[in-house]
Amino acid sequence: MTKYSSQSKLLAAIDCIIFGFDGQELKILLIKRGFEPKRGQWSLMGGFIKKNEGLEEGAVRILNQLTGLEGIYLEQLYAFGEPGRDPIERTISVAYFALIDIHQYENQLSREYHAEWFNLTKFPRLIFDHNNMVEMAKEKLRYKAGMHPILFELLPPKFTIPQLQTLYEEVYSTSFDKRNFSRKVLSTGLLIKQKEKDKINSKKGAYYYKLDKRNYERKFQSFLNIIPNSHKHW
Amino acid sequence: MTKYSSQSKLLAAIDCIIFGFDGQELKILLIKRGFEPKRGQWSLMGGFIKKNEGLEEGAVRILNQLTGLEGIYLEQLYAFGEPGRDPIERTISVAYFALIDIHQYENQLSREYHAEWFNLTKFPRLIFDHNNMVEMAKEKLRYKAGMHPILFELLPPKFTIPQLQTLYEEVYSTSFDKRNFSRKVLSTGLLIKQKEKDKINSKKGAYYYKLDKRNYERKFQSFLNIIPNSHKHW
DNA sequence: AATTTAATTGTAAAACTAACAATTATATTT
DNA sequence: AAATATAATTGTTAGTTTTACAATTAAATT
Repeated sequence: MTKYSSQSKLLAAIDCIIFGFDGQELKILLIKRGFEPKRGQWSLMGGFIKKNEGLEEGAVRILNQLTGLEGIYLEQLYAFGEPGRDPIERTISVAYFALIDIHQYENQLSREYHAEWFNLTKFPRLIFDHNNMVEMAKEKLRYKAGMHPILFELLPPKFTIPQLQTLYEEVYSTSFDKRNFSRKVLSTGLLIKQKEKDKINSKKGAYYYKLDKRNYERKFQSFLNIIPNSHKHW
Repeated sequence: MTKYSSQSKLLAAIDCIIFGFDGQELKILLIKRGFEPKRGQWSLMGGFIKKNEGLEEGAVRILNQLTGLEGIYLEQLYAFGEPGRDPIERTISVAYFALIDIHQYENQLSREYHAEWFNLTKFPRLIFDHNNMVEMAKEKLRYKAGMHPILFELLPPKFTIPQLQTLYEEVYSTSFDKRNFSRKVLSTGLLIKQKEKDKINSKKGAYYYKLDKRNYERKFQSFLNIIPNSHKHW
């Protein structure tokens, strides 16, 4: 069988926007680019798709290579393909975004690639169109997190309601009423109360909760409406 | 500056899932593929990205070339890149979905490509992973249409409430209460009542409405909640 | 024992959603 | 001209959800 010989070929890359939460702040993971062009400048995790590799497969590989991370939440964001986006060669980049609990993977982060966490509200200028990618990822995170329980991916297996609220408040850059927030998240039926308390962050201590895995899968697609209407500024 | 010489290149294509509404049924536009492989089999509108062309730009071009359509709603759906998805050569396809009012563009459809409208519930087996693409597009259409007013793109500039309801019922394969539906869509403030009636579809005639363009842009991102919770089966 | 800090719990008004049927306008038929 | 048929239009009420708002509790520290 003959090939599509008259068509022009190009490179396909993956870039990953990795969101992390440390209990206080929402952050993104950036690296200092290790090769030309723009060597030494801040960049998203990225790499080229290999000959016999699917897109998601490539994203998983790159994430693992550069950070050591495995088995984490990953979702396709968007395909970026403006002709001039990489000045060296025509490259289409498919962006993925990932969510992780920073502490859980703290030691696992490969040191060799100089990966660093940055606060989402003040991080450096990135190469190419990566700032644009981050912007889009932030929007999608906000959009999705208001309706589907994805933010749990940013927390440890056991977490408290106040921790959960802090996370939501970080993501939406606002603050919610404690009573209403707690009622809402408990009414989803996604949380299982534990017997132990977190005694680190307060004197009284806050009960730990775990995700109810069964309900989580089942209810993932239902709409949760966590964010009060008055806070939806988009 | 040296190129990324060690990386393998591949082809980039665009495929378009074109949804249309004729006042009764929700349909998709398919063509008989005009070149090998799989010549003569049903396929989505598609083509390869050119050397100096962006992704959306390519989608617009391909849509125009194969159908004559211009200025229609277009949105990126997903990037498909499994290694074997095109048996001839490694090709990544970025899928877009489009929404049009079938009657408005009836005569504009290029005859030469044998484009045909198919009912969304019974259309032929498609080449490659195109059936998968359509499935994903249907899901996204349902997801988005429940919250954002995109279905208006499938209607003529003047339409009636019963027509709008028929469209929603087609998209969700269900039926809604007339009184509640009309109250909901009117309460969005997106519709402007016209003085004329549509006298074709009923004896009494139904008032025409137009989209309020100003409000449409402003409220596009707000959540409309058109679909009653009891109808959300996903 | 008093103080401090943060977690936990409750209530009532307002807004929204959903279930349900009668009336109206017009063309067609008798 | 009256009766009939068809589909559009309109309203009410009960139930549910959302929001605004403050007092109480548990534990460590002083």
